[in-house]
Amino acid sequence: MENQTPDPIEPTLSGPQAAALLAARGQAVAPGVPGQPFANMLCFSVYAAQLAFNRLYKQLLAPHGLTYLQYLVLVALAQAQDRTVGELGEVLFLESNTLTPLLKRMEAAGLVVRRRDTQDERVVRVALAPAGAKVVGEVECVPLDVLSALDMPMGDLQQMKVAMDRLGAELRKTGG
Amino acid sequence: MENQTPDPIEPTLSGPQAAALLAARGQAVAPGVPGQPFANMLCFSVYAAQLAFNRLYKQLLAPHGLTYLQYLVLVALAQAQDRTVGELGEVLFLESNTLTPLLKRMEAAGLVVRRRDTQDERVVRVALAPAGAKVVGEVECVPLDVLSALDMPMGDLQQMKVAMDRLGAELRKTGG
DNA sequence: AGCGATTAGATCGTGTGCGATCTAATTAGG
DNA sequence: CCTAATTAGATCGCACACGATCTAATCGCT
Repeated sequence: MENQTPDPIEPTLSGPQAAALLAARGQAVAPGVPGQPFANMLCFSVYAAQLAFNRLYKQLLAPHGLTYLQYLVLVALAQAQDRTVGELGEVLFLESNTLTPLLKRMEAAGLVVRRRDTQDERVVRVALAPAGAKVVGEVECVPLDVLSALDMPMGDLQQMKVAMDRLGAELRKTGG
Repeated sequence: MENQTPDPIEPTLSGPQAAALLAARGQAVAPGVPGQPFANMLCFSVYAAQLAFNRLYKQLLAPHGLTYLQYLVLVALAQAQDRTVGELGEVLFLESNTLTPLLKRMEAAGLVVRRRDTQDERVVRVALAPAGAKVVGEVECVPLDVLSALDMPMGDLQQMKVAMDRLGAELRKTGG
């Protein structure tokens, strides 16, 4: 495959030689089995679980024209008259550099409404549009359905949520 | 802020009206406090924890010129002579559409070496380059340091890793 | 009132993720 | 052998994330 020439890849260095360099340090990087390089790395397990969640939700939300993040925004808006971009950011742990393009796409799709606050023209208030309210109702049961489909006790899953919330809070403290 | 006119934002619909639409369904979307719309959503807690991990690692890895994903690739390569793109994908739960550009950037940065397998020209073998072996040694202790900095018992964190691995496996089963 | 500092969003560039599609290399079946 | 199917990567377009920077609106201080 590859186009034309099979992608040159200049032989800068032989592979075994590189591995030897590491071995020369006298200490393996991780004690895991060759097939599982991320033993003792909770960060990786969270990363992998998030990937898996995202893929599953993508399947379930795509028929409704939503991405996972767009779904989260709709859920966050479903409980309030409206939220400012900053408030959405607090709830979703995101900044305006992520939210502004996202909200513009959602507005273009008719899911939300953006409007400048009349008291403070710096503030943008975001609210559900009718299509957004409709679709958030359609996908309301998705999270519970997903968890129900897993072969794991619901009590364990609840405990895991508490633990993840705690972990996230601790990590945010540390990041300072 | 904003350029010229304060971003028109055509008033397609009033916000309260949208919220009313949802309330009319007779059932709140989630029973949580207004400030915490994601009660009972483990997916969100995992998402938020992953964001927090990623931000913290970004801080710690940036001085070494690594992103989090690049770091994972280096760790995966540190245990083997080399790995094919497909093998890396199995370990990292990623496909070639993500790995190929990533590996090309890492090769350009001198972190890894890519080479066509001589037996099967379809296969690309990836190995640590000297700079990659050097930097993976420098950041070897980062994961443990991060966890140590948290105000949580190490035993709890180990249990969480087991639980996350299980959750990821279950989600991947469900996704079909 | 006037002006520097602060604040809320927006913009830009880079790096993931991923669905869809493409190509070249290998394999399978007649 | 020769072609169809399979396989391993690569490419493309779009949607997050985020550091860095910008602008407009508001606030604070004199």
